[in-house]
Amino acid sequence: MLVRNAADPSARPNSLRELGMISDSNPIISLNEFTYRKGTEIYGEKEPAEYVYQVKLGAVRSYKLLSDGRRQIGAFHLVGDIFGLENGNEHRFTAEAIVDTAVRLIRRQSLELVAEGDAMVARNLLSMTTNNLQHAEDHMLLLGRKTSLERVAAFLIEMDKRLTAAGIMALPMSRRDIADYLGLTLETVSRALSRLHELGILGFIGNNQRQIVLLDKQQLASLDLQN
Amino acid sequence: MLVRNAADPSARPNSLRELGMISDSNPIISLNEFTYRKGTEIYGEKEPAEYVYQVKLGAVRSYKLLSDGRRQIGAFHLVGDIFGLENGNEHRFTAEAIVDTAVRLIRRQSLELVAEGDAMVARNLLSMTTNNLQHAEDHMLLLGRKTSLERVAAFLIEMDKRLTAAGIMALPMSRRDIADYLGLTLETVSRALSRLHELGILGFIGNNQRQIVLLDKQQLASLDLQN
DNA sequence: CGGGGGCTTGAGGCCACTCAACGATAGTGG
DNA sequence: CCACTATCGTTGAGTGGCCTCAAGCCCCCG
Repeated sequence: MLVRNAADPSARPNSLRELGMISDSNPIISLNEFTYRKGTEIYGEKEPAEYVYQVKLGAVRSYKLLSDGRRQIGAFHLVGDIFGLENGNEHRFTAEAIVDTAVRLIRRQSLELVAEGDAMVARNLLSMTTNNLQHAEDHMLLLGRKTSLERVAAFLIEMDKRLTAAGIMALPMSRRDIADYLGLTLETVSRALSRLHELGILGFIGNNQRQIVLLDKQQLASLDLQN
Repeated sequence: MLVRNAADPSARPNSLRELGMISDSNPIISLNEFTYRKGTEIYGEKEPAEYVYQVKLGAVRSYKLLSDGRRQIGAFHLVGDIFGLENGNEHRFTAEAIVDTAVRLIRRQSLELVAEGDAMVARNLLSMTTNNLQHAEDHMLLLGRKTSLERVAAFLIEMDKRLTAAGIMALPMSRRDIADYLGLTLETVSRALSRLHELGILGFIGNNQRQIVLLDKQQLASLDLQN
């Protein structure tokens, strides 16, 4: 279930501009904005990849499922992130809005067309793909070899970099989402967070458990081993 | 410890040609061949990435280490594979020869130079990076959510596609390598293989345990769940 | 023939999973 | 406005799958 919003032509997407996907010589590619309600699917695995997306507001999870329902979340996409960029013709993940989410859409076709003639755009596509690859490579190490406490510590450090404002980290995702990202169960994630709380490494704010303050980042970092 | 071989100019690398990295208009980029003895390092993590490599003979493992020695192998590179292609300036894995291995080297710098002016080369670089990304994404699902038997089954299916000749799969890597690829211990890998042997799904040939015949690929595939 | 590496197999232990109960919160409808 | 319900998170108890530790075999290689 999705809600249409009129695109505001005066609000040009700055990061897309920075990426060279929009310039004055290539004034408009095809730019729309959509809103997805919490929990709704943005695209499904193996669907044709018609659009590339940028999160304007909210948060998105990308995941794969096994036939019996086991789920592995490959990445969380937060405000500013671009996702759904495939180079094959179909999506390799299912993407869902974690909370009510607004995204910008770019037609994949037009993007490829521009990249063909513009080396800078092409280089940026490669650079984004490389960043995704690097994240996946680091995550393989986490999933294959780290303990539950190390995984949760690594998760907190990653999220701290990406969404901490004024010292408070407001997680949009549930314990189950975190668990499926880290290859754990939600109970194990909860226990690890409680343990970090007991150790004085983090604190909870308010009455939902999703607002976290990191009290001792150094100690937290020491729990997540270097690679 | 590495051994130099004279490059044979008459033996042009076909797959590099196919990738558009060598063409008659770009006759020679900078092509050398090196040989690495079993167990030697080709490059280390965080070393500057001066070359890109193609396996001509042998096999290579790419891995990351945690500070306490835990190892995660991200990929095996077999004959024909290209590896060491980073878009940053440094390698993100350590690469080692699993057996005596011959590789071709391409200077990264010259590759980037060519890509700048040749859209097809640029597209091929992107396509290779995308393939690596797809492999890593699938491997995250395996590492995060599959059982030991499913992992080993998936490994056998992958290797069967890549190196089976005349029905026989001759694995170059040890049980420990397989374990570090699958996020398991070598004992667990061994037990899973024994189980598949008992089930009549695979057979061993000869007196080392690395030559395997897949007797029932359908049953094997049913053990590795679809994603 | 001795040494070492690789592989298998067994026994026991532990970490994460499963199952369950409970409290808190938010959303829903009477 | 308040029960009712569903969802989310925490915590406890017990289980189990994979890990750890160990022994032994085979093969290769000196």
